[in-house]
Amino acid sequence: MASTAVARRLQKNFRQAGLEITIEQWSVLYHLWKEDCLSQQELCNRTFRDKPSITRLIDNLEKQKLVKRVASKTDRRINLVCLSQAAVELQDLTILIANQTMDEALEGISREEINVVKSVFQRVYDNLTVGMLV
Amino acid sequence: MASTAVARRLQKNFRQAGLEITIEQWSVLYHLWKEDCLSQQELCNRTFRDKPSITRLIDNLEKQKLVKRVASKTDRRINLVCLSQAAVELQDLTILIANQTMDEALEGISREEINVVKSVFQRVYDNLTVGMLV
DNA sequence: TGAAAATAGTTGCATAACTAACTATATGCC
DNA sequence: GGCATATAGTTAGTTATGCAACTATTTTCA
Repeated sequence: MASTAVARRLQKNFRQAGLEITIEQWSVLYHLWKEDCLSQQELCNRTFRDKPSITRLIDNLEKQKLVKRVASKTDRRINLVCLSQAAVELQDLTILIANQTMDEALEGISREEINVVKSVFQRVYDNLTVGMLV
Repeated sequence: MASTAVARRLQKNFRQAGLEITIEQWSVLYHLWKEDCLSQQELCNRTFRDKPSITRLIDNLEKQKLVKRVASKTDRRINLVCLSQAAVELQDLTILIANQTMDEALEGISREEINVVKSVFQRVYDNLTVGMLV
C-alpha cells in the first residue's frame, strides 16, 4: 500500500506539472540521463524489467519523440536507445518533482530508519535472486 | 526491485504448486477468507484497489468458479462477493505457500528490522493519504 | 568452416492498473 | 412526492507486466 501510494503520488505530481510521462517511462529516462544511448538489454538490467516491457516502453517513448532507436555499428542485433533534445530538457524538472515527492513521503522518517529499510530490501532482493540468472 | 522480486517469487511458488491464481486474485481471496461475502466496494477498501480493478478481478475469479456475485437483499446496488467451496479449500495451501515465500524473502532479517520497515511504511502511507478521501 | 548455441530484440496473449464516462439504485431534503 | 446528490458497480481506452514463441544476428567450437 505504501509503495502504491508513493507511485500514485509521483504520477499525480507529474501530471499536475503538465508532464505526460508515466513513472515507468520516467524510470527508463532516468537511466538514460545518467548514461545516454544504452542498449535495450542494458536498460533491462538497469531498470529490472524484462525485454518485452522495455520494447514497449521504448515504443511509447519513441511515439512521444523522447527517445530514438539507433542501430549499433558494431553489432547489428543491438538498438541503442538515445535521448532527444526534448527528453534532455525534462531531466531537471522531473528530478525536482521526484525529490519533492520523496520529501512528502518521507516526512518524519529518520536517516537511520531509511538505512534500515534499504538494507532490509537489499537482503530480501539478494535472498530471492542469488543463484538466479535473471 | 525487492517488492517485484517477492511478487515474482510468490507467483512462481503458486505455479509450482499447481495453483492457477494470480497474486492479485489471491489478495482478494485473502480478505474473503477473513470475512466472506463482502461487497465489491468493501473489497476496494481492503485491497487498496480501485473499483474497475475489483470488477475485473471478480470477473476473472468468477470465470474460475472461485467466487460468485450475490445480489444484496437490502440494497440492490450491491454485489456481495462470496467464496465457492473450491475457494474455501484453497485457503490453507495458499497461506502455507505465502508464508514459505516470506520465509525465503526474510531469511537473515531480524524481528526488529521488520518492525522498523513496517513502521516506516505506515508513516509513508499516512504521509500520503491523510486528508485524502481515497 | 559450418552447425549448434547464445544473444538482442519483437510479437501475441492474458492479466491488471488508472482515468473518465456511464448506468442503476438509494438517500436527503425542500 | 420529486429532484439533486451520493453510492455501487460496469465499460472503454491506454499503459504496463509476465510468459512463450518467434526472427535475426553473433559466437563457439568440433
